[in-house]
Amino acid sequence: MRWTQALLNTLRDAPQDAEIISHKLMIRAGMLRKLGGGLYTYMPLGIRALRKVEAIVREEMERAGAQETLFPILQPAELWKQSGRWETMGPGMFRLKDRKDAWYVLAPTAEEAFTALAKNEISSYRQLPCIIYQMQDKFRDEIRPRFGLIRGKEFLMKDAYSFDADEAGADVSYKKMYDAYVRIFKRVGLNVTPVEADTGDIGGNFSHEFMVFAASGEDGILSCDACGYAANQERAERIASPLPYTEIAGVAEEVATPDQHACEEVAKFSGTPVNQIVKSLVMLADKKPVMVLVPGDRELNPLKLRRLLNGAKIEEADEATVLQVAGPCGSIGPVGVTLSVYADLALKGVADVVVGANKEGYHLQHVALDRDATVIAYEDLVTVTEGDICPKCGKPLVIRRGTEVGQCFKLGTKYSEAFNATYLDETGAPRILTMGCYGIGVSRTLQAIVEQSNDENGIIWPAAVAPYQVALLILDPDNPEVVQKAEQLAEALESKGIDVFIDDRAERPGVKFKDADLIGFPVRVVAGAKGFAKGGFEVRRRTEKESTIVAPEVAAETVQSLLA
RNA sequence: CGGACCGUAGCGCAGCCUGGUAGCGCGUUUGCUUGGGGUGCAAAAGGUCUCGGGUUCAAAUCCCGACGGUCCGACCA
Repeated sequence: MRWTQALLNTLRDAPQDAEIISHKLMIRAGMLRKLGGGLYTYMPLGIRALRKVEAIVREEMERAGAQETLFPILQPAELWKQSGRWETMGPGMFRLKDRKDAWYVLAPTAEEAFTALAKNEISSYRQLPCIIYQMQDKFRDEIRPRFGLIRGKEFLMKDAYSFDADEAGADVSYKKMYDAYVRIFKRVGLNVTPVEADTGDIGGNFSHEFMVFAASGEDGILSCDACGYAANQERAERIASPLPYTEIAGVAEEVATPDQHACEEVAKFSGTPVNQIVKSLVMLADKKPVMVLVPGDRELNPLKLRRLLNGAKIEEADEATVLQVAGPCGSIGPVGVTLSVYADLALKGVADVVVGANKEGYHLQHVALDRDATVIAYEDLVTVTEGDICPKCGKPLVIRRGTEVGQCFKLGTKYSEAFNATYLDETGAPRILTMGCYGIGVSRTLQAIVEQSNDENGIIWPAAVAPYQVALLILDPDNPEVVQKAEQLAEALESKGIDVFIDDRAERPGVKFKDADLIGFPVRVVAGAKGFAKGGFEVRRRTEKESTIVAPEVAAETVQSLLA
């Protein structure tokens, strides 16, 4: 491709809505243009890079035995009603009506459609295991689209679904996909870390997320450098360090704490350490109020409460409910309430803590939880933060920011039961299919690569996904000899299957260098009269400072070796 | 959905407070110049100042509303 024929404009300034480096660079390098909030157009260079990522994903899916399909994006609401997600997906799902007033959704994911297909097409154990996938746009009505392709309303996702005879088979499929993911991210040049994750709304009981560490990441990941444990903050566990307040200091007594509500306020007011105050929260578990106690300096992780209460839907109680079952908000505590009370493990055995008195303006001090209240269970219930103790090896955890580029779920039979997707086993008995699902945000992966691989001059594309592998800069486009040699080299490279982008513009050299760096071609070849006077083309990797002179006869091979 | 800010040429911005001929840089076009890390000079094209209403002799500027965007928070396969 020649620049003078390409639809390619680089920008000196990034649009002001681009916040993170990868978004700025992809716009500036002319790969992406914004169509609307969370909606981006791929320019010729951008789509080439995306197609290369896609190709790698396809190859590895096929290698893992998955078969490609393609489902409609526009799906009848009935499918979603059958799984229950028409209700549970909420406003994040685009819904629309056709002219006959029938409801449709723009698929945000495709468990329903795949399961419905499996119900019809899979009828025998002989067909198992079966893994099918598609590469298709997905739609989500994001509250706040941002960061370009990282969080858009429309994005390209590879989604795969496995169907197995039983749990053991599903484990094998899960492992196959997990391994394929590791290979995919390695091949596209992305450093990812698989972390344990919560299963979220999609359901199921086991999950890994593939995270790319980045300062701009929207998720917190706790990891242990000692043993390699890594988990999403939503799910991370810890060994609770017991609090020191285990000596009985007296009977529980009221102290006046006028206008002091938040634990920090009470602590400051009374001169007590914050973690000696117990934070009491009233939550609704399937609409039924329960009380949860955590140390005053910690946050409840509702997902952990949900797990403890067998998957009950957890919501915060409104003020009126709190007043009715305990006391005025900000002054509540577990003493004397008739609610079920659950407490964080760190509170086990505490005998001298401060809790709300269920009376405006008063707290109770010297409270011994087991003496003065009834706690049903002590469990790990707080959101893990940096410095907490690794559940695997006992060393402190560190927290990093990350972006999720892929996820594997074991779904069990949630969807196959909803759709009654069964097969006949060896004995002729119908059995329910066991499922897994596996997603990769392909467009997000593309931008994550840029986020991870750039310098002050621009993008540094890994050769496997670069829109073109080689930039060939003709510095003297008016010099026929230079042009001729450059064209010969371009032909030689293309015959080796190497993509070449020729900068044949009548621009000054500096402009071409800057643009080649910005776009990030892995290898740059300069064709100019000065270079030829020194013996040939000047060749260098994007990551190198100095070029080397290479004779025209061997230039193609040298370039090829640099790309390997 | 709560709080803050913004909307002026393809991109980045000034002008608005104090109403009176719509500007600058980059990019684009033409000519000359230059020719190895975003040359220099000159000329030119390009705008319903987001939209609607109001105030006024007069609105990019003041007021009201809508829409769009950004940031913080909440939320989020």
